[in-house]
Amino acid sequence: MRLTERKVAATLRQHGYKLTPQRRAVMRTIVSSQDHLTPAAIYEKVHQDHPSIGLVTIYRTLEILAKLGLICELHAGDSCRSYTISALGHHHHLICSNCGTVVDFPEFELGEMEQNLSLETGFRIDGHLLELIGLCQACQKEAT
Amino acid sequence: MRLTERKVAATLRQHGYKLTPQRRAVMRTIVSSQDHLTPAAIYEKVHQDHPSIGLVTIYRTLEILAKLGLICELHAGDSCRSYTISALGHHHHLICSNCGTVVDFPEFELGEMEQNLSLETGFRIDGHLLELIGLCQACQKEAT
DNA sequence: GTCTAAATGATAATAATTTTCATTTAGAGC
DNA sequence: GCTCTAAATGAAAATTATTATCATTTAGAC
Repeated sequence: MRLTERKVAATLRQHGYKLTPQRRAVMRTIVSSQDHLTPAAIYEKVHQDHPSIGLVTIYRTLEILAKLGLICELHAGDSCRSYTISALGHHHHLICSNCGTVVDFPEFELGEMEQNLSLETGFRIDGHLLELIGLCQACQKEAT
Repeated sequence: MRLTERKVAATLRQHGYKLTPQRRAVMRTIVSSQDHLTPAAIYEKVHQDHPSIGLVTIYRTLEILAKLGLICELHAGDSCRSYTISALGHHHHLICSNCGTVVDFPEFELGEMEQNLSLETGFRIDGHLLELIGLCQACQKEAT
């Protein structure tokens, strides 16, 4: 399920939400960035095209998009909250503990372990977040 | 390296920090709880024994202990920040997306993948955080 | 176009975290 | 044990992040 504007519009409507220019702008900003953006960062970007948009609208929009599963809220590295496009509930990050760089890395198979764990604990497992913490190359050099 | 009071004292001194009753109380609170505690929760607990301690001191102490690697800061579930004893840099959590319950689960081997990834990306990998998100049994029932 | 519920932006309110600064104290040296 | 000093503390203020309120505007059904 690639995330197109059409899909976003459809999902919003399906759930009784309107498709406003502001929401479209927020979504477009998140989709076009492969990064993990904080509400403030999203606000800054969106604000360039829509100078009248308020930070409050950003927060509200993020909440809705996250609830609908179109974007994913996460708490990576230093930033308490950031958002990125939703990719089937799996997230793999490599985070530099010094500069905060976040690098995504490709799928890693956890399915079997998830099944075992689900049996043991009774949890229904919907997704996962695997964060590896370390030092990126640049920060390793800097540290010497 | 089990975390004893002796070890904490030694590590603090090694780095030029003093061992104050407040720091000891914060540390003891975190060690004796197997949970992940927010600064506010730690404050409340510590406050019972040390009514005069300020929230600011909690924040400061947590920052130092985390920097020294004695405790681990994490951003799990809904809470932006919480702390738990440091266990060799590995953390495995099962988080309920509804009620926020966090369950630790035992070691899972990621060593090989970490090595590969380290070669590919140049990161030096120091630890990891694996969070599985789902619904605990109670919340599954509630949802029906 | 008209209409209405939903969305917006401005402002205020609340909560979380950090800074500042005067006072107190841990622990080194005697 | 007593003295001294740098470090730590607590109180209060300042800053930052987030949420609530409310009058105004607007998307989209008809």
